[in-house]
Amino acid sequence: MKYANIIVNISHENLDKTFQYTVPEDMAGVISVGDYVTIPFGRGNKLIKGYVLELTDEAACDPLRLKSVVSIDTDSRLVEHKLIKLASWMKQTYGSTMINALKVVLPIKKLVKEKEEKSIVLRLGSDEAGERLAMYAKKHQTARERLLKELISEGRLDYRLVTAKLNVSPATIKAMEKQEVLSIEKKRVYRNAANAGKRADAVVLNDEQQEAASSIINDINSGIRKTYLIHGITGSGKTEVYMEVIDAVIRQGRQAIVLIPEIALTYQTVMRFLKRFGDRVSMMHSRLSDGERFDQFERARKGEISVMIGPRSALFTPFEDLGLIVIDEEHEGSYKSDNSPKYHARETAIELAHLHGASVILGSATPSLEAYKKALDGEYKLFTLSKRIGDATLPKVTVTDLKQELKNGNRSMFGEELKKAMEERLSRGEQIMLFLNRRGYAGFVSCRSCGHVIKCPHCDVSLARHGGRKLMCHYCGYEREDTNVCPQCGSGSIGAMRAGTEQVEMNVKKMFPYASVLRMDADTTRQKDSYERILSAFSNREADILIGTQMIVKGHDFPYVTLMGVLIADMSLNAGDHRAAERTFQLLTQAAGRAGRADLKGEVIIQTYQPEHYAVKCAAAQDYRGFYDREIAYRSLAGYPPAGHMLAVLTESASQDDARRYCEALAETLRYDIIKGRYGGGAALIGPSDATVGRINDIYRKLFYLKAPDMSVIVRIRDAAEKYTDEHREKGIRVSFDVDPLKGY
DNA sequence: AGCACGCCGACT
DNA sequence: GTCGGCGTGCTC
Repeated sequence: MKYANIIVNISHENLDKTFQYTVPEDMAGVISVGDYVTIPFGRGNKLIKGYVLELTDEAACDPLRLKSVVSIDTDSRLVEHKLIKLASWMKQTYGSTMINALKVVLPIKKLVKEKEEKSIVLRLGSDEAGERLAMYAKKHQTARERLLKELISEGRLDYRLVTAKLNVSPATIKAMEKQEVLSIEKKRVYRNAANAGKRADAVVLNDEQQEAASSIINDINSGIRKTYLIHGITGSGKTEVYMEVIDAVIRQGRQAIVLIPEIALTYQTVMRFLKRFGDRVSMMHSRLSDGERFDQFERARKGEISVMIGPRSALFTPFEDLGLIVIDEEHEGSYKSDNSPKYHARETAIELAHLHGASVILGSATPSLEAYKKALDGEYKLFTLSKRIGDATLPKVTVTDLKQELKNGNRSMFGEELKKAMEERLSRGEQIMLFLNRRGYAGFVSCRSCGHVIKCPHCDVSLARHGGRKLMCHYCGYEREDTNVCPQCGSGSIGAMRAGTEQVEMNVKKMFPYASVLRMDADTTRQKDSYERILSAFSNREADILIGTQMIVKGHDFPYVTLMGVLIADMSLNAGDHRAAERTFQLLTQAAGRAGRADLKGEVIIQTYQPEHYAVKCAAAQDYRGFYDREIAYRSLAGYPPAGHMLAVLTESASQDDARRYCEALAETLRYDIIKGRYGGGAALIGPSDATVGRINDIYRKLFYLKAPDMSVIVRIRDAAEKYTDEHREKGIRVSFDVDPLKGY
């Protein structure tokens, strides 16, 4: 007898598990994992839909209790089949529950929500309703009274809200519907995403671009499926190559997914694709509502579109016959998911492409070490684009040693060279960008007399002054009034350290009072659209100087910017994790690529306390290979990815003691088995210790890391750790895993 | 989510 | 005692 483990297609936490059914004889040869099936469910044996997750020959419980699968829905089985296989791979690779993996991959929740947006409407006039209300009160029908009262004041209520917040059960609502007090309305709303534009002709590619494009297209046409890495300097026209290949794939009747980091997903970028492929293109972004997102997926499923552009999550667009996945700016950190399963879109895309028989193109000016290593190892095919289109020349890069400036008595944040260069541009009416390569954590508040720092009462971080007179926690959102008096020593010399962009702005205004300045950071982009507004204002030359963090160096072109100043390049270098040098190199290289694109020659000035550091030196020389060689040597020596693999194990609990005890016990168990050689060679456990931020929102965080040369060892250790946490389940304690983490914890 | 079971207060 | 509403728990 065959059995099928099925996840029920209903969105509710209580149903977050599989149910086992028997497979009828005549279906046994046909049914497969990923199938969409009809099954009887619940006491009334109501027929509902579900997905087959697993097929076994043994029953997990008493076979007499099991019901039988009714039928297989052959309609959408191909796509779902692949996506469920992908979810299973993600569970296997990154460690999460199957349910969580499925939730990422299949829009089940949204499916239900979109199909039935139920609301409750009052059917009585105010007099009648009043009478009815009095009657309920008299009869002590408290739930009905509660609901009716609310209905009288609101007229219409959301069904989910009523059951959740008002605590009125469906039985009660049904009874009231029978009494004709109210009616339940189901509405179905479909929205159209903005799509327009006339098709533009293909552009002429230069020889490097042509070589890459036709080589990939040749492979595709002759049935070869590979992963390609396009290493192209900023402005070398990677997008044109993508479009050329996408065009070829569409001509074959297949579809393509283009992943773009959220931050670069701007109107400009999408317009280029719209112009080339017209209404066959659709886009997704995080601002899209669940309904809109679901509609985009539906259009893909129905074959109405051929290209989907979007961030990480666009990877799960249900295309029937996916032919190509493009990942632009492949090195970006946003391709790694923050919550379980902590999947990386690059690896997941390659797996998905494998399932579809599709090709993958990775593109970057500063490829991740992971991708470049695989390219050098021959696993990916490498193309290098070294020419800028339109004959734009590379900018001149200078490095200023801030230690030297200090010795010369210059204590400001602007070295002599940068100051002079800025004066020059301003007098010529050219634009300047100033880049502070650290996220917008504007100054924390500290006392100059006793050194006391005002911290968040719930997290182990200092509060930051926000806008006017508020102090805020960046982790939990806690807010309090600003203060002029130190709570520790009572002195009045307490104030915000203005290390962020705000201080840069102040200094610039002091130095160049006549220049107009725009600032872009987490503070100024809080309101919606302000991001685009600031960028377009600067693009229209409404300001001379733009000051900002990461956001200003990613993906935007400003033709009149001829000077890019990096104020303190070390800021991202001292982050303390093994990827700090890589991130710094990427940021500096990107920043350098921003200056001087068309006919105006650009200049870049990098200020740093560590001018001899290879990340700074290689970025200044635009020498990717030089950086790669140095960095991979360091990673190999230390066993860091991609030379080896890592696993971060984070234990969280509201009780500090519980967190520590549990984390240590788990670490000890694993360490013991590692010494015994149970997982295979070369594994090492580092820690446990407090996480970098030891407490967030009153939850304590303990941490340890594992390193091993082989991924298979890491996977085995993670499985063992998962088994341990399963067997030693304690409420209030959460353990999570991150394979090859991109950030520290 | 939706259905049934069992508890508890109201009333012939 | 019975009737009917309301919360709770279970669904292979």
